[in-house]
Amino acid sequence: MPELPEVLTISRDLKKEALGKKISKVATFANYKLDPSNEYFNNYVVGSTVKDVSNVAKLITIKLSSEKYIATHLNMTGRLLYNTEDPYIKIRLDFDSGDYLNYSSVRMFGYFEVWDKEKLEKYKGGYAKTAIDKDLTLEDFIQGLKKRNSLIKQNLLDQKLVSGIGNIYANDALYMSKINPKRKTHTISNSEYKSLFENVQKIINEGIEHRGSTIDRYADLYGKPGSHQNYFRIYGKKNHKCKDCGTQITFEKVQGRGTFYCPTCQKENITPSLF
DNA sequence: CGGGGCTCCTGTGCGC
DNA sequence: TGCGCACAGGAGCCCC
Repeated sequence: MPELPEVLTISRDLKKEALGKKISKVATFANYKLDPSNEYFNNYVVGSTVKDVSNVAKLITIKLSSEKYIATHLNMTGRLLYNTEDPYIKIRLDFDSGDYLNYSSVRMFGYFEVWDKEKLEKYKGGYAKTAIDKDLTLEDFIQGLKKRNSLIKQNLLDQKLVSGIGNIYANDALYMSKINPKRKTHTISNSEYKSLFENVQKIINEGIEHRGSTIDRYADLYGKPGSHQNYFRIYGKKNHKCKDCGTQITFEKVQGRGTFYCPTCQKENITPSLF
């Protein structure tokens, strides 16, 4: 569900709310099983204080005074809710301030677990810098993508190359840069990559400004929707015409993911230009 | 290791 | 109107 803008909206608010607060109680609902165990939560979560809230790619991490980390991936339908309820709460953490944090999940794809530092470091090692990381260079971006012999859209979604981009922002960034989602990565010129790199960052920063995109279930820490869905360039616009050229927008599955593009502006077969 | 395909699960919305 | 079948923001795993 959430891509980087949604993850950052939630993790930044959670840091503001929970930093320094002590967790007094953990409860589960709907027979939800804690991972690794109830005992582990009792030993390392209950009685601990929140030291930091951050993220690794789309994973939200809560550093505890016990030196363990709550690692939660919301995946498609998860939510973190502060002093807020919904019908799908699986885990509730109570703070001694009287405030509480709920973990909610509909499709049960995500998780809310306690990890030690070693496990978190290992996870970090498997993921790339986020698309808006100041240390991510255009060269990193191009080299990572070019070494793959597969479609650009699929690789934009690969969190091991660049992290934080999901299906919505990938569709919009490719449209903005006029790159067909089905082009192979090595057919894309450096100037096209430069444009794509800039537009990926632009679209993610816009998403952050708008506190995320709410299509269906995404809500922020307070249960409120984001507004970036009102600014989509092409995602979800199946029956619309391209704003630039008037062509009917194409919708099809690419590697199993819903994909929107303008067949005129985002040409599939392009002779690589010289640069 | 890269690539493709399948799968986890529930709710919703569309088409027949 | 009602039912059944896609389809959904993600990513891990397995097989070639």
